[in-house]
Amino acid sequence: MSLTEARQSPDTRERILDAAEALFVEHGFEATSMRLITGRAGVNLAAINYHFGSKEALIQDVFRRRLTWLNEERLRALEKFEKEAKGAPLKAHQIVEAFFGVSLRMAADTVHGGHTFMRLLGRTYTEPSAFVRQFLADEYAAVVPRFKQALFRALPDVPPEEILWRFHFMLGAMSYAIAGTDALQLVSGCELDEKDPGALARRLMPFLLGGLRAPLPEQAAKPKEKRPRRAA
Amino acid sequence: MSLTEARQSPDTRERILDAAEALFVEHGFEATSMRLITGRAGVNLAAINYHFGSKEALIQDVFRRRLTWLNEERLRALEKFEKEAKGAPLKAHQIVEAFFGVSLRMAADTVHGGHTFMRLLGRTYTEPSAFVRQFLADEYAAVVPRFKQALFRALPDVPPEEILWRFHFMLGAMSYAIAGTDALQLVSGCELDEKDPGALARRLMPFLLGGLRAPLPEQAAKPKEKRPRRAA
DNA sequence: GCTCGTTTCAAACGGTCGTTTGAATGATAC
DNA sequence: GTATCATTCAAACGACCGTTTGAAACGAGC
Repeated sequence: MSLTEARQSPDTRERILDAAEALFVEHGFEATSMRLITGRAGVNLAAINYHFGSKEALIQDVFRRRLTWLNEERLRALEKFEKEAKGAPLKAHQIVEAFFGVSLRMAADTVHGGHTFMRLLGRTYTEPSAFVRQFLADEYAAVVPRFKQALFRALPDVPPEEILWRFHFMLGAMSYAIAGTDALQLVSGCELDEKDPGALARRLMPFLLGGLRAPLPEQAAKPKEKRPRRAA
Repeated sequence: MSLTEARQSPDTRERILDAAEALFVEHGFEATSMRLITGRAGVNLAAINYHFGSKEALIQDVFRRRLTWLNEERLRALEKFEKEAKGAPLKAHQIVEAFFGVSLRMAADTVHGGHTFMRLLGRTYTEPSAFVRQFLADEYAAVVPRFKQALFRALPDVPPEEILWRFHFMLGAMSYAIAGTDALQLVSGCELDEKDPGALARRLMPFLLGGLRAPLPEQAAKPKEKRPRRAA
């Protein structure tokens, strides 16, 4: 244990993380008790406090395990496009692809837990708990400014404030599409096609780009412009 | 009390509903204890069980108080357009206006609690709790099919399945824009302009319509069509 | 005055929560 | 073998949960 780098208790930690991730999606943070988690994971109740320290720390580790990689992947995708562009502004669809495409690909992974995690993540954007919000803000601190700046360059005619709003709208559309998959299907009255997870990306990306490039609102932006125009 | 139709205990019920509504937005359902609610409302702990029966029933009444009216208002707006159209299909922007415009107007009301409620509602779409989901499904049962059918008629060239997805995306974009107002602004790094609640509607409506009318995804729909086309 | 139904109140109920404890267990090094 | 360390375990801790209770307070009708 001291000499080898391999984790001791090879399963326990991961089993707890897997069980917690799934249960958080099913019931939310508050309604998921540690006894429920350890019960599903098949480990002792005290194992959570032993391996993670507290329930809050467990929640953060559930996110960290996948979110760090996700955000790195988003940056890698963005930088690949930037390298290809050789200093020229990116296309809007490339930026959207780098941010949301990576997310949607993770959400399409139903075998390694990516789908479960993305549902949890989408739900957590509206999570009221203060420490979760702070944690998410820290995790996104490195990636959001990069994408903001890329969008500002890609859409020089659109007021930056408007771009931020639309980025916000896009995030909401995607999060709901992933997280609310069973909540709103009750409203829609059918299951749509959940079998093919890749279908979501094919359907969502055009919607996002259509919204991002929609005509500007009339009263917003500089008043010198009278008629709405295409944003990009 | 038995003769007059006026409610007894004129404040207590409403004070509890107001306090609960605000606290549910701040902390979520599970994390909001009845002692917290009654404490803020300035009433006795037992008042909730006396007036509502249980915490679950209180949650439902918090929604019913405003949601019933909201959905009726949505239907009224839709029927007004339908009357004007005299049997012709509505325009997509009218349907979007009837559904989302009414919601956004309620969300712009910061003095009578409409804003608070819409934040709560948006958050609750992703609420995992089973009874809340069932309750929402019941409340929306009368209104969703009407809007679905109106959209199908308005966009005859778009596959119905695609319309449902985009309706779902629009709902997500709006809910996040309202509910996540402080959650994601931390990510965005600024407060945007929260002073003017009407600004949200002016910014969101073009985005929604842009998404709804975006070109269709390539592989979706009937395969006889090769190139993507405008949806409306 | 008294009565009766509604509403409020302080106190307690059993249960579950997250966390801690101290002893058992297991594997490695000597 | 013994010593040492990380890990697991059953049991308990105090705190808080939603709910119930029975008495007190209130107000309208007579």
